Amino acid sequence: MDGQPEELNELMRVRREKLAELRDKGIEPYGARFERTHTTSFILANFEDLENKNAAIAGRIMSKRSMGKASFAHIQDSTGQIQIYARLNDMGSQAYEIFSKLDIGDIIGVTGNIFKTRMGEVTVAVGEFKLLSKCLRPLPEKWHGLKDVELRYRQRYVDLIVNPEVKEVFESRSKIIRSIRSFLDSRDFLEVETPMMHNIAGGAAARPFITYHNTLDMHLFLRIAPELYLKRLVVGGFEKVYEINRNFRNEGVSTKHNPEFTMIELYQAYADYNDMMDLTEELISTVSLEVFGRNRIEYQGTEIDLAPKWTRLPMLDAVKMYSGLDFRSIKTTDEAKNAVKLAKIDLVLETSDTWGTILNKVFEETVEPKLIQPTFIIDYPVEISPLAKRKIENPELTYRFELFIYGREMANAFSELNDPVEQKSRFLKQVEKRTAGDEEAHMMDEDYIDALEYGMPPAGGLGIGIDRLVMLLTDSPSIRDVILFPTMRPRD
RNA sequence: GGGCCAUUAGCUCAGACGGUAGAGCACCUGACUUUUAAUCAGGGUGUCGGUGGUUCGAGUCCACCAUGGCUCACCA
Repeated sequence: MDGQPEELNELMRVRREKLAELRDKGIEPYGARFERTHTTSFILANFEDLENKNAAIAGRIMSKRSMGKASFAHIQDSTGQIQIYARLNDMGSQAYEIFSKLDIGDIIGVTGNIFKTRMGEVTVAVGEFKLLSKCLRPLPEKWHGLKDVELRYRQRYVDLIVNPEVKEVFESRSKIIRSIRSFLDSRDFLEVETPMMHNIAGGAAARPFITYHNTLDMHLFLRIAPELYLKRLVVGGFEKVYEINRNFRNEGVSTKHNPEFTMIELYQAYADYNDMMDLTEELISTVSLEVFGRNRIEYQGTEIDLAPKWTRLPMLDAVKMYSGLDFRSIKTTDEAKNAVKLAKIDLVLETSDTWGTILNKVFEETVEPKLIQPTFIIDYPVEISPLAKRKIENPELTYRFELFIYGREMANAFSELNDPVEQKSRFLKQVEKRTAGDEEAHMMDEDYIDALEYGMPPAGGLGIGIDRLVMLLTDSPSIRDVILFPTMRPRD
């Protein structure tokens, strides 16, 4: 259907004929610069002052109503829509004839007088108009818009043209990110950019994408997290840094996962995970207030209160509360396995599982979905936290938390492990797991160990999934609703 | 990857029991100089996702494939 004229359907054929007709008449269907004096929404908001004044506006024709020698249309710019009124007497027959043949979807510039119609609608009377871009494909239906989700994602540009609420979501996304930046900038965090192509895919447990550099003749990984580079910067003396950008994980696609997704990671020297909890709840509630003017939000019909302070619940207590299993008295891996069996918790346990991984599995199975209001789950087992500092009181656990809202992991943070010797032995344990077939286990990063050997100040680090935060704040059910161009298989 | 569901005109959708495809919008022709889901008269523009099969006959039944959605698994 693309390209070959003989394959064009009737609607597209007609539009191409109109295009040729315009060119025959010496009219360029793809205009150049057009100087606007007003946006549509500005005119609507300031009609009192603008009545009978001239305006130059530009936008896409979204509807047309022709009544013979006069026509109405609505044109849409990035701020909204306004009605225009074209009258043969005002324009002359040549111009009016061309106007009459314009299609819904065409982009035009209009100059004319601002007035109010008999029906009370603020309207621009077309004095002159200029075709700025001919639209060769029919737009979806004006009343129902574009509903087919597959088309909406594949042709987001069409979705954005006809579904104004979609545009609002992405405007909100931008405001949210801007608000995060201004929050951190005002607290003297420095925004930095670290590599997206890594020799070693570190900083998280995930399968990476692999790419190849021709000249250097080597494979590179798309980053799964910026963590290890940001902490190198902390070693280097940047005491408060953050980065907002894409991570890439070669894993499943779902309503909560896209292979490339946006994370913010930040590190603060001389702080710990308690500071990160304070920062997280302040950050998210401030952003919600700034962008949406409220902290009580509704997500998929559930009211969620983002006002600080949020519950801080040790994982051991959470697991005891929701599963009945008390991992404070369960001391060994064998005891843990037995306890899970006795409690008839529906879990698949592997021989490689240990006390900590079992605790985490029980947590995910029994607790996670219950955490609707913002909750910090604190003190994660060391086995699943290879970059976090051990708790002094209980070395099986770490100073790590994850934030859950609506049963979803929204943030992950810890007091950073800054002991190079211990970090090395943690990496070695990960490498063992990798060798045993765990594709998500961390890789050894000798240079990172070198960096730690120079001394990294104690630091708190935090990562927040931006897409999931935007989902929450915009009440979007799927991550694809907050990513402009979500990953899709090609159509053919 | 498993399960369930969907795929029909540009868009939104309808098509019992298997009989050769329909509506609204959009579009085309005509009428109409303040309409607004404009109105009125006329016009259906289609590889029914694809490939096989069953059948006298398939949009409809069967198998496989593709794409998408939901869900489970995975994602600590």
